[in-house]
Parts: sequence; structure tokens; C-alpha cells
Amino acid sequence: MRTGMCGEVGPADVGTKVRLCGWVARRREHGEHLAFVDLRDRTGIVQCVVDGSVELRTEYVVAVSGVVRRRPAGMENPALATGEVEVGDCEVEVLAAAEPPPFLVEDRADVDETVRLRYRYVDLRRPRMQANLRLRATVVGAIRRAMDRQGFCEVETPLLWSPTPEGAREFAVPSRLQRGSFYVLPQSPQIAKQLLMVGGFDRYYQIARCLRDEDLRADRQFEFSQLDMEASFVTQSDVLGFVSDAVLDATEAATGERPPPIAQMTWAEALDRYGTDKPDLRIETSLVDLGEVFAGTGIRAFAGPCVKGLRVPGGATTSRSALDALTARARSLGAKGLAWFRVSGDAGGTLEVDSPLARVLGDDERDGLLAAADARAGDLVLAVSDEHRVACRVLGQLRLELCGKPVGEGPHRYVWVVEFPMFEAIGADGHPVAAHHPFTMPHPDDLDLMATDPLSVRSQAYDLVLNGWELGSGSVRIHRADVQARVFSALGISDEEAESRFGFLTGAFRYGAPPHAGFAFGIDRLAAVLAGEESIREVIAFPKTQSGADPLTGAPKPLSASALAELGIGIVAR
RNA sequence: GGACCUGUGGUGCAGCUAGGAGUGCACGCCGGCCUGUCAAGCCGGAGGUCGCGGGUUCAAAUCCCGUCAGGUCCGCCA
Repeated sequence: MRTGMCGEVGPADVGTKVRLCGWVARRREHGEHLAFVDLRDRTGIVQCVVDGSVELRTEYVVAVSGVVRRRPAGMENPALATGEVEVGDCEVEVLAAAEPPPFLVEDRADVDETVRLRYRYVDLRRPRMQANLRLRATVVGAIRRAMDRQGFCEVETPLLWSPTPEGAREFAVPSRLQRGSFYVLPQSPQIAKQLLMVGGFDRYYQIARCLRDEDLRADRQFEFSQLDMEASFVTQSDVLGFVSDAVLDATEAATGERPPPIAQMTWAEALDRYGTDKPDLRIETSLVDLGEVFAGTGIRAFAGPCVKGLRVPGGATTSRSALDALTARARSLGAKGLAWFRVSGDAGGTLEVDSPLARVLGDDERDGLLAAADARAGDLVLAVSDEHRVACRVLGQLRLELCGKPVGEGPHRYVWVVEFPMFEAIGADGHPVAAHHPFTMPHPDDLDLMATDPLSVRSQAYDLVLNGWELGSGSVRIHRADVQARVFSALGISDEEAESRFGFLTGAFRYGAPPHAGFAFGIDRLAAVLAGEESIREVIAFPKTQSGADPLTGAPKPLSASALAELGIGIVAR
């Protein structure tokens, strides 16, 4: 039906007769003797010249036959990839007429989200969405090749799974054959892939759909895709290597540049230096410890168990009212207050400090503060005194708000965050809460701390972070029944409860479970960052709105009474 | 469950603080003119229950209350 693609016509084709198919992007008519038709397909736009008038409208689907020719001198269009040439002597055949689209099929048309989604098939024609979905496909292809190359076997796992009440809310699917019973859609193939390890598939991966019935965000949809992988007879370091290969290959395939090998930092270091477990390493400045500087201070505001500082480069011009707002922001984040120091310098290079605390600040303290923060003239230095965790988290958040940039901007800075704590807090029942999941292997050095000091137990769990976004997480799993029992015990999960929730997994482990470890990361998030987007909706063909609706199909919708009856479902009014 | 922002011809906005006739801008659409344009140009035209409901007022796009939708975030996401 066609001899080539619109965006690929070039000087090499001059003199060739072509037939191109696509949509009318634009037409410029000059009376009955001359008309220009910009024809668009997925590859781009080419100008077609008709010697006569045309009966065309925007978005008509047409086939154009003509001869490629060099444009007359001075008529080239450098803004167009095909701008050196045009298709001349064109005959146009209308394959399908079209009503005017609800919005222009161009990137610069900034359209309301509902309208875009209601007419997603039009939105998808826009170069941005074409590029994003193709980039996503490139990313997935590179990941598949990397996993295949490393000897991994792609295995599919069920979408209709068994309820295993754990973390995320699950989508339920009623069983027609066993009325009153339900499947659930998997929040991840976690248990299935561990069963595959017991089953001897010692290197498994899958581009897996995961479904979680939790509130939606710019980086969260009900359904999303993960590169899910698991391997037997491997160490944590092996897993980081497998995954690094996949994401670096994907990044190189998508952007043409291969980032450097991915550095590791411990969870404790991430918190201490960046105030978060998902640090954005594109931001140069990081938190500094001011504890020594103010060790013997008389300043009551700095009496807390920990004093942390943050240098804001160029922040000295921040107005008094903005600093007041910043202080209020710090309080709303949980700090007792916020100290600020505007740094200026005279011609001789002496640094001056402007601060409400300037009067009570000793000279040594001032010099120590400036040195610790590495402050220069024109900077702003912020300080919070509190419990270590609070001081770090508050300043870490301010670091993002004052120095951060959109996730898709700038270089791609990956980092592995390792040695996550095994438990994140003591729950209402007096037992610690698992930070990752209950099959995570504790750090071998910390096994004996589980009973005495659970919150200090490190785990063999790790996250992959890209530009401040958590891409995914994984862990070395427990494969020994005695260790698993100790973890269940620490978590306050009784033998009976463990049996009813995870019995089929622990049961499988009795028949020979290899040591294994794995990982999973979000394809949508990776693709969004690599595409320079801030929302994963931009790399998903048919996403849901924040209220979980699909404006195109109208989902979710009520089910007919007969359909409900067949499923044995009754609707209870609120 | 909560906070904030947005909702005005098909699209994007201005108008709202300080109430006075649906006023304006850009794009698109329709018709006409035009033989080298390329976000074509010129001339003319059509198109809006100002998201919805209620209240205040002589008078509401504008002020108040409620509600719906979209977005961002908190909670939630082992």
C-alpha cells in the first residue's frame, strides 16, 4: 500500500516515485493551482505538493503518490527532517475522512488531561506520545536482551492469584465456578518467583504486570510493569550486577549514553547525607554534620542531640519573608525550628554572616559553621537541631524543595542504596514492622540482634534509585526454615498465621530451597525518567486518572444485574 | 480520609482581588481570495447554560456554601 515512510524521505530518494500513507497534518492552499499538504505518519512529516486544489481536511487519512524532488533553492525547511526535499506532482487518494480533532495533533498544544485521555487515540498521534511509547519499547527490548544474555529464562506467572494479605490492597476477582470465593490480581509475582527458584529455574525474569489498589500519583498507577527477576546460588552483589547491566543497557539504548557503573551507598549514609532513602545525586549540595561545631554551644536552639546543616548555593538573596516561610515549612515537616545564615563577603574575602543568631554566635562557631558547610559568599546555610532522623529528613526535604529539579531533567544519576534496616518501626502490637517483606534475609552479622534490638538489624535488602525516584527494590531471601521462623517470631506472626498466609511457600521450602535473591524495578518509572517526563502517564498508552477512571472507555462501570447474579455478587449501598 | 491548584465557544488563556449586558486575545473551524508556502497570508463568518446546584444582591463568570471532574501532594503504596 505504501513504498516508504514520510519521515524517511530524503535527498537519496530524489527522482523516485513514491506512495506514502498517513494523516493530513496541515495544508496550505494557494488557489486552484497549488496546494501544499504536510503528510504525517509515525516517522515524521513530509511536504507534498499538489498542482491544483485539494478537498482535504486536517487528519484525513490519505495515500499520496508522487515523485521525490529537491526543493527549489531557498525553499528548504530546516525545521523539518525531510525539509530538503518534497514530493511533487502528487495525486491524493482519501482513505478515510475525519472530523476536526478535539485538539491539534502537535506537541505544543497543551491540552487538559481529561480531554487527552478521552481522545487518547488522537493524543497518541502526537510526536511526544509516539516518541515516548517507542522509547519505552526500546527500553524493554534492551532489558530483555540484557537478561537473555545473562542466562535468564522468561517465565510467565498467573494474573489470577491467591489472596495473601500483605502490604498493598489487592484487586479481587470473583470466581464464577466457586461462588463466594475470589482470586486476587498480583501486587507482584514475589511468591511465584520464589516458587520458581524451588522449581529449579535458577535465573528467572519477566516483564510483569503488577496491580495494586492504592491511591494514584504521578508515579503510580493501579497497574504497572516491572522487570521482575530472581536467581539462585547468587549473592547480593551478583543481583546488583545483573540489574545494573539491564538498566545501563536500557539507558544507553534510550539516550545513546551509557552512565558510569552504579555506585552503592548504605541506607544509613543516604539518610545522613541526603535525608532520604532515595537520594537525588544530581543535586550537588548535601547535608553536613554540625554536631562538633556546636558541641559546647550556649545557643539553646542547638542543644538537640544532633545538629545538621545544609548549604544552599546562591541562597543569600532569599528574602526575610521567604526565610520565615521556610521556617514554617521546616516546622510543618516536624522540626522544632530552622536556623538560617545568609553568607556575604567583602572585597578582602572575609565572610560575613547575617542571621537572627549572629549575636549569640561565637567567632569559632561562625568559622566552624562556614567551614563545615563549605559556604561561600552568596550562600545560605540552614541548620536544624533535633533527633538525627528528624534533622536529616527535614533538611533533606528542604534540599529537594530549594535545589531540586524535575526528575526527567539533566543527567541520569543511578545509585544503589544497600543495607536497609530489617524493620522500620515498632507497630501498635509491640512487634517491629517489616521494612521490605518477611522473606528478606537479615544481615548475617545482625542475626542475634533480632530479639534484643530489632530496629538496629540490617537486612540484605537494596533499592535502585534514579534521580530521586525509587525505581525498585530487592533482597536476598530467607531459604532456611530456622531463620524464617526467627523472623516470623520477631514480626509477631504466629506459626498458624504463617501457615495460613504463606503456607504454600514455606511448604515448598521443605522440599529443597536453594539460596536465592532477586529484584524488581518499575519499567514505567524508568521509561518516564529516560523520556524526560515527570508522570508515568506519559509513557503509558491508556492510563487512568487520579480517581482511577478511564475517560475513554468510561471504566469503571456498574455491572449488569445478570452479570452480578452469575458471580453471586450483591452490591451493598453505602 | 485530608490539603492545595484548576474548571470561561472545539483548544489554550485573559477577565474574578474591587459584582454592572458573554467582553477580549491566540489557535482551530466554516466561506471567499490567493501559483512556493511550511505555525502560509489577506478578507469575512459561525460558535459559549462561564463544570453543576444552591445562596447573597436591584444585579454574579466575579462574593459565599455545597458538589462533580482534572492535577499536585499527605495518608496509603510489605
